[in-house]
Amino acid sequence: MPTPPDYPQMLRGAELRVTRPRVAVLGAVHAHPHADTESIIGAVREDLPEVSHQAVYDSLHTLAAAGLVRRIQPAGSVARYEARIGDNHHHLVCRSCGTVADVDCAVGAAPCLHASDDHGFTIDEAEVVFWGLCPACSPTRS
Amino acid sequence: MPTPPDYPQMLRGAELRVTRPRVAVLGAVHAHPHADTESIIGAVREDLPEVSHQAVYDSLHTLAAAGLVRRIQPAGSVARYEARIGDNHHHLVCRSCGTVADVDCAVGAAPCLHASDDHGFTIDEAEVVFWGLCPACSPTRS
DNA sequence: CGCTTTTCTTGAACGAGTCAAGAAACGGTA
DNA sequence: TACCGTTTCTTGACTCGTTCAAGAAAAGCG
Repeated sequence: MPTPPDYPQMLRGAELRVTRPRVAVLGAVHAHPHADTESIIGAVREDLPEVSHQAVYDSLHTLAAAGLVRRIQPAGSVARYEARIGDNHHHLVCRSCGTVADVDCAVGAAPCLHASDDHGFTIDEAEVVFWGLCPACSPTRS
Repeated sequence: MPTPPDYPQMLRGAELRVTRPRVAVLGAVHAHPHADTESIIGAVREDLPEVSHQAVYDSLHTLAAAGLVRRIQPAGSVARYEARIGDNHHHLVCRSCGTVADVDCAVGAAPCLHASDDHGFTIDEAEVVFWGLCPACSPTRS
């Protein structure tokens, strides 16, 4: 079994100052994958009841910039965050309720990572979003 | 050479009422691919100076629901619209300036359209976004 | 322990998009 | 062509996720 994540050490490894809000935010993102900012604020306040929403916004931006969390924002949704990073996975998004689920990359390592014509762009990431209806929102047909 | 698009006829074909705002919005989306709502409002007002922003919002929603235009919204961007639909193409987005370019699907018809594990979702679309820097924003290295 | 820099608190502000009520326009029918 | 019911547009207020800004607190170095 893997060792539980050492959030302060992860912050130091990214050359970030270790602050109580950042540790709590990092923990909340690990505990609640795909949570939006408001949910993360709620989770963080279970540990630190006094944190400001701005501290959470700042921490999320900092952690995302450092690569410790990933920010995703499906069209029509608020920002969501996840701690699973660097493994090239993609997302399923429910058009009805907005639920997000992870999917491993379909064709292995880096399938759709090459555009047929890059128009001179320097591409660093390919994001794949599968749109549909989750089991709870699918019309049950008998 | 293809015949120029007959916007009123396209609206009727989708069983939508033909109104001057809708025709102008449809034309603006065709003329300005990937334009955001504000740009579309500006373009529409060249023909109809008095249209309200709400009429443009409503028209865009209606046209998108009817499948005559497609709404795209890369993370961190406002909503953008395009008239190229039904051909399974994807997008290049510049992280710096937000420019959007079209790319044909890399592996032909429907490459990444199948998730490795659909988690019970009913998937109807796979959206691929390539992130990077456009030629204008790329650091020129000599 | 004290100092400098970064981060957090507080509170206001921004802006894309939505909501709601009444006026106008579409298009089927007489 | 005129009428009528329904849809759409105008007007203006409003929501809410997110950002901005100034000063207070705290991280981490010497």
